[in-house]
Amino acid sequence: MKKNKFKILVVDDEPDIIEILQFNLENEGYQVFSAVNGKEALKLAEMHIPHLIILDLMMPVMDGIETCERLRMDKKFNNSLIMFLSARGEDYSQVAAFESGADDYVTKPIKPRILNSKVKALLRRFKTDFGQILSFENLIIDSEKYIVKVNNKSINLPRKEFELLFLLASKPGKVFKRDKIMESVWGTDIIVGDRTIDVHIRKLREKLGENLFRTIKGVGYQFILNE
Amino acid sequence: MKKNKFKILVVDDEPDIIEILQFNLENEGYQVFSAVNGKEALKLAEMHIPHLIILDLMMPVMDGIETCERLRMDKKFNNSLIMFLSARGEDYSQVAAFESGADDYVTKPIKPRILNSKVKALLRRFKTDFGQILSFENLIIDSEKYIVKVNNKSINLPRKEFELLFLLASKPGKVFKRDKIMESVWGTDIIVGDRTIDVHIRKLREKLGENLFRTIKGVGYQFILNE
DNA sequence: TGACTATTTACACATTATTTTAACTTTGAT
DNA sequence: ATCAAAGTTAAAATAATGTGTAAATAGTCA
Repeated sequence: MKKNKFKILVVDDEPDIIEILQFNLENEGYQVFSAVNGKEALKLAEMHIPHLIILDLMMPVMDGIETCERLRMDKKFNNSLIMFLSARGEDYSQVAAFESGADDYVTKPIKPRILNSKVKALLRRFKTDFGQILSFENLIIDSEKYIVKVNNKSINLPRKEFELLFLLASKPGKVFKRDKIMESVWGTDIIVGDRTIDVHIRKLREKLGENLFRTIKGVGYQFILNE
Repeated sequence: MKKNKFKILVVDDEPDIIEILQFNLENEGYQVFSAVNGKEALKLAEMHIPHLIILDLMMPVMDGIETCERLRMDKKFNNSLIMFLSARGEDYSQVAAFESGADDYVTKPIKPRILNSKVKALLRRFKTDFGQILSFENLIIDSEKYIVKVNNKSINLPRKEFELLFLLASKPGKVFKRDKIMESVWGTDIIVGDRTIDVHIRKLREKLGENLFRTIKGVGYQFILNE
């Protein structure tokens, strides 16, 4: 089961750096993968399509610039952000990094707090520009494309249904009270009958499966995963 | 005269800095505006809705952070990038900058080449540049020459139709909400009727094929490839 | 400038998808 | 067992978009 977390791939040949980064980023709630060289990085990137790739500039086998260039050649990674990490502050390498398609460039030594806020800023911008994607085992909710995929089959949901689903799925396990659902999907002005929410839930259950939504009688609804 | 270039607003209380930046950025082909304090900046930003705003951190009257916060409160600037410029490298101010909604942070002294490549990287990632060529399997959109080719036959599209197509095609799959389409094709000032977008979509469908554009009722339109 | 053309927008109405209602049934906590 | 809350269904109401045509506007060139 996956969460609605951003995926970050960290690539560095020094295990210490990887460890620091991994610890930090996981602490911030990201899903982190790591590789020790460019070649391995490409393989992992292929697998996970990370939202952000943090690349060390100097690495054995394949350096950061080349890795970046290769990634940028592949359309799959068009939307992946790339951040360079470098001990060298030389201008030319920074310029080269950006020219190879990087989105950001950070010099070592790493200052965790700063790095975190940079990563956050990058992803924040990314999120608003590309909409948010919630992905679970066999359910993907893509608010940019406005589609829902169940077992890789895309399903078209009308607006209200989509919004309701998106709301519930944004915090799996959380119980949303009826009035809160009302407020955030319908707004405060319009008033609709009591059964409206139920009907929409019904539709969602029909389309996505009965067991995805649990009713908490007298309270509200809950989006549940597995089991 | 350069083409539809990005608009950049430079805000700094030191005229020297403004001059350097302005010279550099104009040299790169951007349209540059400048202000000497936050207050003035807000006014100018309001007028031009810049793609990028470069803010000095420390300024009289209203400092960078406050300016940034105010900008971020206004929906109009949701899509404007904000880059801080600061003599101070202290961690806390950098973190504060990002928290106030900044997208990047650069420390003085300014190195023109690096700054240029950063600016370029930022705009490349987050803004679609009019002046590029989008090419798909049997559709080529050349926004420099204003030409659209379908199966190698070029079609002449009127301006509005072209801009609408270009917008949608700039992110295939992405759903563009009607108000966003309105904003970026028609602008914020002029007001046109509700059916105007539909009519243009229809024209595009007539000329390029029905199945290229998907309607998401209640939301907007989407440019789709195959299927 | 005026006449002509192309483009853009308006409008009224048709068509459709979505949302809500309403009447009825079932469920589950007390 | 009771009864308020939730489930179910189909039909009704509403809202959003599509369409044809006409009007307005902008652009061009003699």
